[in-house]
Amino acid sequence: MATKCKDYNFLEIEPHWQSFWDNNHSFRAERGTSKPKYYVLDMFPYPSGAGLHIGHPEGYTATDIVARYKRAKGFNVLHPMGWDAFGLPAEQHAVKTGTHPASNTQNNIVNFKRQIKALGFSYDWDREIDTTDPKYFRWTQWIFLQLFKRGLAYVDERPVWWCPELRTVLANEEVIDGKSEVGGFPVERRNLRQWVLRITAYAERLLADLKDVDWPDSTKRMQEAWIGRSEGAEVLFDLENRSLGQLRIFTTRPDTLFGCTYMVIAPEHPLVDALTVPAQKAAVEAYRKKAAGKSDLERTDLAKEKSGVFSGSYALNPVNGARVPIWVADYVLMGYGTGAIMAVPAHDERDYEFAQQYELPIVQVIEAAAGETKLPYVGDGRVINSGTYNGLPWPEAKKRITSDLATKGVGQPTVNYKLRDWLFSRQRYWGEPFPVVWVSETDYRRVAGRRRDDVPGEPVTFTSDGVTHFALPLPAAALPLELPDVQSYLPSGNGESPLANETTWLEIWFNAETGAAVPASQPRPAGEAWVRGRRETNTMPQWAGSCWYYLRFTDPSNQAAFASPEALRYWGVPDLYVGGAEHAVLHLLYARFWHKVLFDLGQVPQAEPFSKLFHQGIILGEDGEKMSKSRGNVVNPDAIIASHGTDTLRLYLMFLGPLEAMKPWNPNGIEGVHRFLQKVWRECLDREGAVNPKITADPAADSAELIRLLHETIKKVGEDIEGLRLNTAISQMMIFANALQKSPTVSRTTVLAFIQVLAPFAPHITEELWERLGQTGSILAAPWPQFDAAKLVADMVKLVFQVNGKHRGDQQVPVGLSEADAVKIAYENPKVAPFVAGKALKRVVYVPGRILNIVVG
RNA sequence: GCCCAGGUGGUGGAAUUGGUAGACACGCAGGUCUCAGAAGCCUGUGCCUAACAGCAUCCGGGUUCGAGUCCCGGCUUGGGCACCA
Repeated sequence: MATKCKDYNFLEIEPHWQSFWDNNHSFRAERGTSKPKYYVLDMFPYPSGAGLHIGHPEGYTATDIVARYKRAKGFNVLHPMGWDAFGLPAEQHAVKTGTHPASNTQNNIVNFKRQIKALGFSYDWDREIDTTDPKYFRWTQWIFLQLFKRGLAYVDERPVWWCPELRTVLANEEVIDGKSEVGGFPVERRNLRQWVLRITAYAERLLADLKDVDWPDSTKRMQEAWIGRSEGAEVLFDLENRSLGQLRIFTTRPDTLFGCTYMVIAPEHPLVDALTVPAQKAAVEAYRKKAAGKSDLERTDLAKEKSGVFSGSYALNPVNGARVPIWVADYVLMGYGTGAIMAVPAHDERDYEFAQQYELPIVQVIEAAAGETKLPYVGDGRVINSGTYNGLPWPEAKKRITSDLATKGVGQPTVNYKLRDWLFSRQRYWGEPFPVVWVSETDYRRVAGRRRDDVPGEPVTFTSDGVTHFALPLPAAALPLELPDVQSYLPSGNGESPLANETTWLEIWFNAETGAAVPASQPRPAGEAWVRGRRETNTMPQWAGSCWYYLRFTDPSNQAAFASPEALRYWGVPDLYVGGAEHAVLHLLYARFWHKVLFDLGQVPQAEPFSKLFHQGIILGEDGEKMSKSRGNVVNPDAIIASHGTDTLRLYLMFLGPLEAMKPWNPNGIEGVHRFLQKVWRECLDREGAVNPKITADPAADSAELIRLLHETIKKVGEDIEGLRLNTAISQMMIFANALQKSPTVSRTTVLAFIQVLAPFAPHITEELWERLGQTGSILAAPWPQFDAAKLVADMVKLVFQVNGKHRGDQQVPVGLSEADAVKIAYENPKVAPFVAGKALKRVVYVPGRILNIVVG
């Protein structure tokens, strides 16, 4: 039932249709249908206390238009929404107020949901998910257990930001210029026990499979760069002091081995002490201390100035036996390759700079083709000063030298990646607890055997104070492992999360077979399977929940699995995934990694999670700056909905410019699209709200031109939605509305078809008009109008005349005009004639229906 | 420093494979309706011209009958990476 309002009262119309959709579950994805599926997904938001930002509805409107269009095209559409609700702000709020982060999070979700619903998006709210819901994170923990048993999770000491004043670990974004964001206290790097996921084991596939996905090139390139594959060789250099063995280095340029004039090892390299001669001991120690004091940031910040110190030792070049000095310098990183390099200053900028500074020799071994002599030279060329390899193009020399080294057993081809293993733990309360209990080695040996399928081949351990602890997973049946209520959300102070203070939760008797637990303060229950354990106090990072949520949407309430095989087979992965480019690397890489692990386990049928990806651009403030509270240029969607309605807001967000572009918010333009909707309303209904008398049942009421324009509009809007060119689709509808206004009469079918193509963009007003124009039932049920290609062709076309490439006029001409006739018409055209009169015709370029260029001399 | 994407009227932006630059809007000006206003409607609106012409897509070259679009060099804005050997 439509409303009864006389004029375009969006404040009445919009809530009316929103509750209509709600009550009818209009957007519920169907089950057991023979329709083809279409899965369109938004990156789900973190429900912040600030509420919805204008950037959220931008992407959501685009996907909503696609979802509504695809439904009209006969697809069974899955268009879900949920909450990435673990996160730091809720925890900080809890620390401040003492209230449980869950309650704050739920309040924020309620607010977010209200705002999103007010925008009229066609989400299937029956499938809403929340990453903090134990029914959800049960499966996040379950997937972690799969990684764990495959040996893809381990524990290691890793440097994290530590603030001594706040006695807590800080995230990168909480550290600003070496100070804590809160309070401005100094922070330092401290090694703490961390869970790490072995994403590097998937580096090659994460790189290779990028070719199979339809993603923006820039995003693919970013991931490629992040993975950072490079091919080269590891080479063994004998040490002059034979008792020390050999030094292993990685190089991408084995062809420049003859140009190696010194070696560099990282200050953290295990051989530093052994290689340092007594005379250099003090200098090396001082240097190493200085390097350790620098944060990563400082180390890179000070990149302009190279520094290092001579160890006093020498290595022997395997290709020519040359004696090469070994330096210690922090421009070589322990974390990449072998932490040691051969320096070839003639052909590497960093080595060149270092050699200049410490007056080390420089030997050129690649000759530029075109007499280029400036060093360092990193371009193409042939090998010189390299014995029997002289004269070879360098890629050829690289192959030969690498294989010759391999033959002699002093080298092998190697591939290295910049990608590091993923630091997967946080010293926080508000995250998924790890379903792991630490037990003694004896207990582990005793019980792990009965859980052979659940534990990795190599036990996960860590050692502290001389005691080695062994990680025993909870059985899957014991999940979820929920967060205990805590007295205080303040960090424990020793680098562990607030969970470390919850003794009854933490220190337990653990039944290794059932996962049952009782506090360790109580007597040990009877039975073989009970062991003394301590729970893991770390929690998972926010990425965990977002790594697989798109799978849960296919079957969100399943209790027996993260999703059923049938749901995964039918819905598969999203056909379209839309979200900000700020997630180009981390979220999208982590999710791909988890997906591939699940694929290897036979849990999902596809190797890639997001076949087609699109990034919406950022909407800037009116002043062209990023929107921020402090600048006071934030646009609140609620205010626009109140003043102009959500149909106007949706339309305007799309009309602002290309979806992918970064664009400033322009408050004036919103009137334009609002007027357009009012015009559409007026063309359909008169001042009393009755059908506009110009609309008749007679198909002949439409001019040929209006019919042609209608079909052009149906075609263009459909194509533009498919290509996410929503701004030009709206332009086309405006053109049609202008023509509609100028038509003295129009057929009802034409108006209805137009209302239908507008419906995905402005769903409320079109529902209203659909019914007011006499249709029964929702416009949602109407199939997308077909355009008739025959209606698109005109008999006459405008032909543009050029003389010597300059525009000199145009004229309507019949379609299929011959070149000779076209030239004749042009010569007779009064605008063209003066420019060709009395001149010799040299050439004619004729593009029928488009252009005629007459070249005269 | 390296990689990527942009730069078009007063403004947001349009322009198949190279084929009318400025669609559609905003703004502005004039008109119409009105007692008056608002809304709506009509006309105009890149620059320079009285007009014809001329000049115009960041700048400079080039290819072409024809370049916003292709090539070379530069400037500039935004994003990413940053001693990864």
